Amino acid sequence: MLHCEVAVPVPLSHPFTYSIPERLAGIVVPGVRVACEFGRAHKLAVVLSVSDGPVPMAESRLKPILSVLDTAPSVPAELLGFLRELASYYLAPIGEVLRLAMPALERAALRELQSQGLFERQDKAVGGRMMGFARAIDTSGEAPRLGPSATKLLAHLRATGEAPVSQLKEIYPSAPTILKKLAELGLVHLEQRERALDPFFEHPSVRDTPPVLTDEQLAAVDAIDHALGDRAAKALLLAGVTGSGKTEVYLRAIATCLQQGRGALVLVPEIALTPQLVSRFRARFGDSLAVLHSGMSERARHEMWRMLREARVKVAIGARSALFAPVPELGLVIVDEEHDGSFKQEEGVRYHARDMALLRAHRAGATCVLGSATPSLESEALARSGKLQRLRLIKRAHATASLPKVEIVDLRRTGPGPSGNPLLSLPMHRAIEKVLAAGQQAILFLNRRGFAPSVLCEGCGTIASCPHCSVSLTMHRSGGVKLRCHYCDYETAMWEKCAKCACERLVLIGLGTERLEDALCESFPTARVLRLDRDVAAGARSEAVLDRMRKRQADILVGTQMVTKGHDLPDVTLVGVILADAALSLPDFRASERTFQLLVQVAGRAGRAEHAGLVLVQTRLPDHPVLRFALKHDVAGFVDHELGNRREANYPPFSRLVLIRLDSAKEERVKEEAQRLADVASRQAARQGKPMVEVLGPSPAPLERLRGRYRYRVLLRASDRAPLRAVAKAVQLAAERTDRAVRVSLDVDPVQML
DNA sequence: AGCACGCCGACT
DNA sequence: GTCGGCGTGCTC
Repeated sequence: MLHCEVAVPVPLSHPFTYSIPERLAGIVVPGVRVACEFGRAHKLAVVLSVSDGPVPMAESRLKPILSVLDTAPSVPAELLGFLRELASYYLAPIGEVLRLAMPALERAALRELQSQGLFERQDKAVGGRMMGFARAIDTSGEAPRLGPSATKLLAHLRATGEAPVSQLKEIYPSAPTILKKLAELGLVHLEQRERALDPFFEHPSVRDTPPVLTDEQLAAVDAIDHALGDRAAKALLLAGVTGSGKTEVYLRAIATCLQQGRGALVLVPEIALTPQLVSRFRARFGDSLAVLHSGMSERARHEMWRMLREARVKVAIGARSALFAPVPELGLVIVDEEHDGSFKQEEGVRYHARDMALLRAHRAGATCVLGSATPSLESEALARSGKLQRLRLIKRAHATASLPKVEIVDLRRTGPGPSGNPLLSLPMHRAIEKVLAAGQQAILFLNRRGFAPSVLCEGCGTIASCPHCSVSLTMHRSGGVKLRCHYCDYETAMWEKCAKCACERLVLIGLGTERLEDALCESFPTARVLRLDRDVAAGARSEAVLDRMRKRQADILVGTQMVTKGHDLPDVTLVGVILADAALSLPDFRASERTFQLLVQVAGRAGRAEHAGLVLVQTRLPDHPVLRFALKHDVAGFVDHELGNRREANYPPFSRLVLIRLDSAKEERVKEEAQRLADVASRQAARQGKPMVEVLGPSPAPLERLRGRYRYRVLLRASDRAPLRAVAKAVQLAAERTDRAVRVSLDVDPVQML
């Protein structure tokens, strides 16, 4: 009997078998989308395989495929094979993985189905949103007299050629009215067009001239070109200091790949996918670039997907999920800032886009380039074992730019500056003064949002804490004085007096970005201070803040992680790290690695153009190895040191981990269940013969309560993947038989241990 | 995940 | 007396 296996987008790990009616024989092939009845619901599914052999179950129980949506496979063979391997690697349901990989596909296909009359319910047809464009009309004739703003607007249009009305409105608030008048006068042509589906398309791109490469860049480009020429799967690690011009190397490599008629995929950290970066790619590759952005509408993403499928576009750039872009004839995969934590998906299918980029490239016979100034220890280990070819860029691309000088301020010995705030030490204060006097800019990094991280009652020692999570509440001042939980959305009024003992002796403990901003404004009243953190930067507003900094409308930028990532701010000559050891004490074996990367990256923000930079690092642990290595920009030294630690403690990359996370509103149930799964794991581990798989735990998670749920975990560790997998699978099977009050999830190669 | 079936509280 | 709560079981 002719039948097929399909992946249904539900969190059930196995594929389902359907029979193929005769009329659909030959049309149902792997990769096409099909409609089928699943339970009582109509579902779209993707065909995984077709066969004519015996059915692995009673034939009478099979339901038929109802219809086929594609004439050619919607998921190309290369991608389908990759997705199946990914699902198997992460022990994830194939249907879920396919759903991840096919943005907007479900809804778009649903519409198709509906138009075919398969469903009675009719979706409201939504047309594309329209947007107005204005273009100046060349008039040689007499110029009518115009008002000042109309004159300016017209001049602007004549200079730029064409612009969206909405964009003009930002510069000239009354643009719509003025434009209407100009159109009546025949000076401007107005047009309603369907909105560009990629928001980045709205800004017309200007082609650039590729800069002259440095010797190092040239060597790197050569090596990648060579790998591309061989058309054999090869992976390279581009280890280039901040500002060494990695992006230019990527651009050249992509150009080579395109010349070969193959497509390229570029993955960048979430936060790095800015209009600046995109316009750099756009300037080189024009409209043959698909941008995949989480902020895009489903429609837009579907459109990008279609353009790639039809090979009208051969380069895709995007954050984590762009890993699944159906790039035609994949020849090159680039992962920029490969050490970045945002490549790891932390919910649902917990895949690591960097690891999977290596896999996808390998399967496709493509070249994979991982780039970073501070490679992950995983990649370093691969490079040292020869699995990644290392390419080095040790000089900054800008001829005059050198790496900034890094100095440590020992907070135990150095008192506060004139502000009296212990976290604004005298050297820090002086350095800021100097920068301001020289008319340059400073970035101050502090990894804590809000005004103060906790509120303490001096009377009874109570700390204001979240009723749903085991963390203290952060006091916020901007946007109203409030107490907020940074993990759930809980918010409450600031205590007037202690909620427990009613005493009024409340003190604020610690310092967040808001308070730092405050202290700076007080100490440097003439300085223009900007703050950049999650509270300020809802949506695209972070770009606006950075833009003001770029345009020299501010002198000091205060912020969290967000200020550390690849922005080019040429006039920044001072980077201050307010408290470097804050993250070092976290109960996570990657704490050192992350802190080191953070310090080197933030230091890289200083002195990127012609001015020399200074980095001041305040700490209470001045002798910590992480700081000593960061001080010297000694990446290799740090890697040696930290690999030693990892080997000793038997942590990755010297072992492999699977983290079993459990959570429930019922504390007792989650404890019992964690113990039961740990027992299952231990038994299975023993069955493996040798004690090759360690079972650690169960133990409460470092953040024991989160959003009202109690969290426990069991860690599996082994040096080989196969036995670890076997134990993890046994746990997964056992977890299926649990009651729904306890949620269990498996995290293969966990990154975030908290 | 959905969606149904199935047994116990506060409402027309 | 019902409407509806979410516990639990299934989906080729």
